[in-house]
Amino acid sequence: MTTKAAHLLELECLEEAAECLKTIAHPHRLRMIQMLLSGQYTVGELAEACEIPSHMASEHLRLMKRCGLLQAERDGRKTYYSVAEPHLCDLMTCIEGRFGGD
Amino acid sequence: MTTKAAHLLELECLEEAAECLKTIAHPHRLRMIQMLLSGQYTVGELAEACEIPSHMASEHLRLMKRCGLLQAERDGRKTYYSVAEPHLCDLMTCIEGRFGGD
DNA sequence: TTGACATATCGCAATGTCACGATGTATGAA
DNA sequence: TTCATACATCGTGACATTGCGATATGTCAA
Repeated sequence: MTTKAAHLLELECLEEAAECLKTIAHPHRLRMIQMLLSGQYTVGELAEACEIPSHMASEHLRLMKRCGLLQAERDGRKTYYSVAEPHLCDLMTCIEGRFGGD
Repeated sequence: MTTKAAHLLELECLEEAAECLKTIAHPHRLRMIQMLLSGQYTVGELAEACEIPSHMASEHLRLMKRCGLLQAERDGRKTYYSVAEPHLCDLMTCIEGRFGGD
């Protein structure tokens, strides 16, 4: 009957996807991701760009690192974050196409 | 393209994008979107596919309609929902590419 | 060592989201 | 009309998220 359903993702996958999207769905986190797609930045740099205190940026970055979107590398007192999930680039392109170009 | 690849979206746009992503970031809603990308369905059909009561499906659909992702068309007692935002297809392709293959 | 800096974590209150039952509103059939 | 169907909305309690101050950890320089 519902042969269209053949290509549907399992609910389990959708839950994982929803978890990831929920993590991305925040203006400051989107801004951070946009910056990190062009290179690595420190917590302080990302915080300044978002105009939020660094300890809040740190918390956002922790959440995105937890679900595999970002990775962190420590260098002395500074922590450099960078993109760990290559699909983030495509996803951001989609978002920019919808909310930036029209 | 002529514009710089690293150009950032305004925070205002990012807030709108985050709002939209937050709406999508739910397993049942993702399932509904996946179905609706292949045609229109009634509230009852979508509810059955998600194995949830129809009044909960109705609520999910209302939220997605509110932010312009879906549209509704009434036919007698039934309400057919369909995709209103063409970018949803690209977005879903991204999600399937990330979460469908692993 | 002390002190400043960069980042991380804790605790809490405000807010938001979710599922759920109950109720409301149309529509069509009997 | 009465009734069942299909959908929409309301109210509530449980739970998660957010922002923010306070605090903790780790690093470097003097």
